[in-house]
Amino acid sequence: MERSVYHGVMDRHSNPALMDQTKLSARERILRTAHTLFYREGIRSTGVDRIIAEAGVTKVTFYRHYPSKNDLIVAFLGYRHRIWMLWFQDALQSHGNNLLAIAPVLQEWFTDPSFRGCAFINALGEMGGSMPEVVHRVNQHKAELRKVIEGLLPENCDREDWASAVAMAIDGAVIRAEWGEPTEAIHGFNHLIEGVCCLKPQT
Amino acid sequence: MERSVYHGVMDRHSNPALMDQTKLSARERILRTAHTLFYREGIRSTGVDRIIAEAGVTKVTFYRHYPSKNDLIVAFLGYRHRIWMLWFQDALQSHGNNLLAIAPVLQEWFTDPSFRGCAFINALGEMGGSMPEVVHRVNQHKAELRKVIEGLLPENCDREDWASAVAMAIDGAVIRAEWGEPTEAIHGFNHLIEGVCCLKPQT
DNA sequence: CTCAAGGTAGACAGCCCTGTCTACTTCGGG
DNA sequence: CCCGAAGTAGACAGGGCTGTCTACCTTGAG
Repeated sequence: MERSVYHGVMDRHSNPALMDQTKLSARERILRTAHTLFYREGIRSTGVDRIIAEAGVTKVTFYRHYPSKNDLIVAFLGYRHRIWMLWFQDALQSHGNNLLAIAPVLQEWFTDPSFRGCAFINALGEMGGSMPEVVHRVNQHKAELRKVIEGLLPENCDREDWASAVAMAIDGAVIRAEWGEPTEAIHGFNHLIEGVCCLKPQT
Repeated sequence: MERSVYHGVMDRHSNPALMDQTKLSARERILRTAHTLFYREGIRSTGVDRIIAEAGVTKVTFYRHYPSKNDLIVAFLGYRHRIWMLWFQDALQSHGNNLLAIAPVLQEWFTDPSFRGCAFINALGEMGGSMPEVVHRVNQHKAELRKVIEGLLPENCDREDWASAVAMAIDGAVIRAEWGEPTEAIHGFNHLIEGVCCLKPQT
């Protein structure tokens, strides 16, 4: 199972200096470093100095690409959205691309050593009150996630309604896994999903 | 409906100086002020200076009662747990104290103007990585919540399993309400709950 | 009365944070 | 060849943060 949440982007250099990406542009190195640190340690508690040091760039270069930390936060959410959605859809495909595929995909996510919950939910709790742009990005992300789930549902039911409910169950499971109970999270998710109309898809 | 999430503690002085509690001890004023600010604006972004100013105490008094900000954070979670559980159980009672009571109770919570999500989920995202004590408190809170939900379920089913699933659905709904869709949150919650065994309780 | 507990007012040390600035280097396209 | 884009190194300003300190006041129980 070589697939990773980061689909090959940063799964090979977790804690070491992560500097073997010298061929990447400074802008890209900053963004990826910010992604790693923001996701793992939180946005507010990660100073730009640290990102600058670990990305191996200087302050001038940093501020040339991202005039303020807020710009970097927004870019981080955009980047996270892109790589997570790609990973998610890819993982769904490899499990049959139907409603029953969600549980194993979540399982895979929750048991990844770098799992730290949903970056968007975390960002919402941390910055939602002070950065409306963050709330907007969370909305976009969750809306697209619902669209993907709709595609897994059979046609003979109110897909929009059910996709919305399933997405909520996923968020509940993510929260639960975040405080250290991934097994119970999957278990509970399956319980909730059992009630979804036409569980056994005909497609 | 005079009940509030704060059950009379702080519902009558939202943004004004909230100083008509001069008869309370300094310790209590600090704790309540911290609760208001930590919940509304986040823990990390609320400085002790601000709590000290709004509680109307001095630094010496503050540090006499809470030797460090971390002590106050832990006390905040304990306080939040107590008042929220009391409110929750009271609200359940007034809606019939069965499984069907949860949705209107959540509705009441989500539409409260001061609603900003679950304080424990937010604290987890913000401090979980750096303060294990926070993770522990989240566990305690959610475990007790599950116990309460178990009490709403009929006896002819695996109450522990279902309570766990229902609690997850609640968390999913809370997250959804937090980014501004309380109506959809309740709607989705009801969808998920429909599948719970023996929906119509016999008690 | 006395004294300790708890309160007031506010200066200050030391740290980390964001963001700016000067001065120098490397390199590729016109 | 030359010039501009992008990079390097690191000092520095200004602010907010936690936590300490001195000095004085109030009140109630023994």
